[in-house]
Amino acid sequence: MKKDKKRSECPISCSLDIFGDKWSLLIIRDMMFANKSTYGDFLKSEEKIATNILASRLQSLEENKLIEKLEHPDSKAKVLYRLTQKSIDLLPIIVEIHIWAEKHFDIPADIKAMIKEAKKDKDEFIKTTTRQLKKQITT
Amino acid sequence: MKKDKKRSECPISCSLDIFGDKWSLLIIRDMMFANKSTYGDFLKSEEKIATNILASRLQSLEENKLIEKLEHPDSKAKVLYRLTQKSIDLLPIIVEIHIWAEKHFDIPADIKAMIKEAKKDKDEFIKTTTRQLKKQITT
DNA sequence: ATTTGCACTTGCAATATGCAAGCAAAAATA
DNA sequence: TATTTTTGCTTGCATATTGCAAGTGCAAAT
Repeated sequence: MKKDKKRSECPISCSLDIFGDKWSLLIIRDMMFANKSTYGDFLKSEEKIATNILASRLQSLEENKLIEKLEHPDSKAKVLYRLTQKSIDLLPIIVEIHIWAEKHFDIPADIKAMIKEAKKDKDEFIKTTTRQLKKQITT
Repeated sequence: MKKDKKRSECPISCSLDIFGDKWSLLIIRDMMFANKSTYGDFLKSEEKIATNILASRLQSLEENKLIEKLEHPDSKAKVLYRLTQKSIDLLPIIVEIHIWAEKHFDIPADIKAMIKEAKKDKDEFIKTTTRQLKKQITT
């Protein structure tokens, strides 16, 4: 994997240089909302990422400090991937994508319910969820 | 250009299927904040998109109803691209990306100032900006 | 009548993605 | 202790996407 050079100083462009692809945010989503934390967990996701792509995305996310690679407490064969403050800060973006998608697509009922909750008091939802996610990185 | 099939029903995945690439949101950005509206305008952007990629992205954005292709009032040689309600609805996402980027990167001072304004009263900023963008599509 | 501007298209090389198989270390099982 | 399974990758190869340079066709300006 090559480190892309920044295309410009634009904040949107710089952000897309990091997570502007079809897979990175899905891995973050899995870590945020589905409590996934291992290579095997991510492989099991509905979208069926290829093994080499997963490996390359994990590496790029780590290089960009969106995830950390740690020893798994259960076993040395496993690797534990963990969110960072930087990736937890992506939550507002991810919430807004949900809200946009809910307006313009058909969304499964359970997720729709969660989005409805989030919309009721966006700031509160983000605060609460952020606090929960932070717990995992401060222990 | 092939129409990708949805990878899953997940709202994040569906959204990324549409704008999860390095260029689509930059075109939207140019239309939202730099008043760009023609093929030539987009080519002039700092990030230097290749001509064929620009053509393919414009086609995909049009297929996904994020932009509309119209006759240019000035000349038949030109084409006017215009935002839709669906793409104007992306504004909250784009604002949150700005805010995230401002926290984690060095950003040019002028853009930083705009982000500061947006953060002061996010809802108001989005409302005002949305109203301005809508003006362009209702006339 | 000729040149310029605009919106693309085409050809081709480089890069990224997708799929299937393989592999080493650790853990579980016999 | 020996064998099998699990886990987290890597490798090889086909296909798709991207990037670059050049070219094309129509409209407008000179």
